[in-house]
Amino acid sequence: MKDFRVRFAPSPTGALHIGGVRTALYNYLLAKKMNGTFVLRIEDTDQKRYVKGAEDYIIQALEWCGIMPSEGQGLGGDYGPYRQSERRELYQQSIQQLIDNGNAYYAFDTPEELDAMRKRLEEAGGSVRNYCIFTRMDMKNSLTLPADEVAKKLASGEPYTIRLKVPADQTVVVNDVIRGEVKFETNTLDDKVMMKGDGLPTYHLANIVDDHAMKISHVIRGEEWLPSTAHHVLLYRAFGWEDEMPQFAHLPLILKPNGKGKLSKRDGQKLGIPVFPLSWDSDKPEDAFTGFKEFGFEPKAVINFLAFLGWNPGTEQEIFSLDELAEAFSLEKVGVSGARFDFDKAKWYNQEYIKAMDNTALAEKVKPWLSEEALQKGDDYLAAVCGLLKERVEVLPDFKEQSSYFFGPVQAYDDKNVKKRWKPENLARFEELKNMLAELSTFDAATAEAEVARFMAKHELGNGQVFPVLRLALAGTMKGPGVFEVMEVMGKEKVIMHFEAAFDYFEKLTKVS
RNA sequence: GCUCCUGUCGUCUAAUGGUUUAGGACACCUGACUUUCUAUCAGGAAAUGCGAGUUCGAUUCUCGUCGGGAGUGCCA
Repeated sequence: MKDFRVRFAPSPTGALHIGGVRTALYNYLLAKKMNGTFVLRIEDTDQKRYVKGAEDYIIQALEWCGIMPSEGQGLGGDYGPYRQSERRELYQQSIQQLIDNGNAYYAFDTPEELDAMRKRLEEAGGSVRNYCIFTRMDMKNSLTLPADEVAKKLASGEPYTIRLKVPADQTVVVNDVIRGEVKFETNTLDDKVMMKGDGLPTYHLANIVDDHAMKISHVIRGEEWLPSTAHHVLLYRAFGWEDEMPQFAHLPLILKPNGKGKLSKRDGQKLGIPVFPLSWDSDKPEDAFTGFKEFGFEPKAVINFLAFLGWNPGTEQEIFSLDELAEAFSLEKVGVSGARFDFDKAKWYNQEYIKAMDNTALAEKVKPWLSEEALQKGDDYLAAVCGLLKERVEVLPDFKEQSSYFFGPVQAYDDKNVKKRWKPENLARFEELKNMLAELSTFDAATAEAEVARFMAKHELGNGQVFPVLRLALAGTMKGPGVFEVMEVMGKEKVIMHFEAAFDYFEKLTKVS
């Protein structure tokens, strides 16, 4: 039995998209379940698109998500180096092998000539529009040019690419774990470039060579790779590695929240939702993105959410830890059609994780969003506030918005409701209540409530005449936790201070208008 | 254009050739609880794209059709 080895092979061309994170997650889960190895390989063969910092970002993102590979770039292992830019020799040898056994050929066509060819074919209106079995003999390559001219061109340093010579009249059958048999006719396949003019391999070549060299047993990747998998099978054959070919599994795409097409980074900006795990900074504002982390998401919630985008355990359980996911996960249960990104569901997951969190731990998580003033109130106080608010919070920054009155004066009062609730006779009465509360020796929710009840009985007041006023005075808003719970957490002194400021304001507001 | 993938509530999905009034979750609506907002609980509305065929019976299998997606680069 072959060792179970999977890999995540991103390109360092920018921030790691949430779709990539899900691919990594599924690989991680399977490796864990199968007691296998999860490898990280950096596919940096496109020097034009290389972005500095992207590799670090990828590693940080995987780390934040808690789905780090155990072998690969930055992690060590027996199959390195794990950056493709450092494996050029291997690719050179491999491509030479293909040239030697007649499965690849040199092509000297310039980009302009290729454009012209495509344009010509398109105008001709036929179904063939690329460099392939039907057109290769019309082009400038080692199949059409005399051997001595080819040798001369190579010797002269004229730029060239090396293309795969796709065989004619064959049917390639890809056995996809998720989709079953997928068939391709080689006559419809193009002669893909394997080696670029700059001497670096394309994805196709490097990927196959590396997966083979790194003894990858299962290739789990996005559906966008399915159409080129025929070429990959052809490559395994050309190398004589077909017996060791990994199993393929193509994951459904993640689609836009609404509208057409797959999720893109632009959707994040347009809709104000995160589509990256971590923020990505850029000088250009259009290239800077806010991540799930900075949006106030818990990594566990993001993972839970992502796992369910295209996969389902078949039970009614919705909340899964990483270990539970690894236990329950299987490729057979991965869906086949695209999954729409649903931000509401992501927020729901986050709320579930926040609610389940211990108050002290939650307070730690919330700290980055709080003011210096709030932090100075101490961890216990913070934890108590978190405990009161956590049921009405979806993402961490919600705490900041909803908790300010616990840490300082009320920022803004709900004037509309103040006018509705504050009557001319209120001042005297509530001053009296304030004084009653001020004299309490123990100040907790129960005693405060009892005292307020005494006050209401004395003046024959109903809940509706008292509670909204208290809430307004304490929080400035009609929303929030129970007033007595708020009082207990705030403590007597702060409650009195809030009352004084509020009654003053209420008077002024109702007098002038 | 060509190639490949795909089509169950608005969304993510479950299920099975008949045991299904097609199940769950998010979102939505109603009610209960509560001083409010949440949370919670109880309800509600909501789907097998369409057309043939196979079959005693199809949402499930086949074909067609229409729709959605991806690929079609000296990007990955």
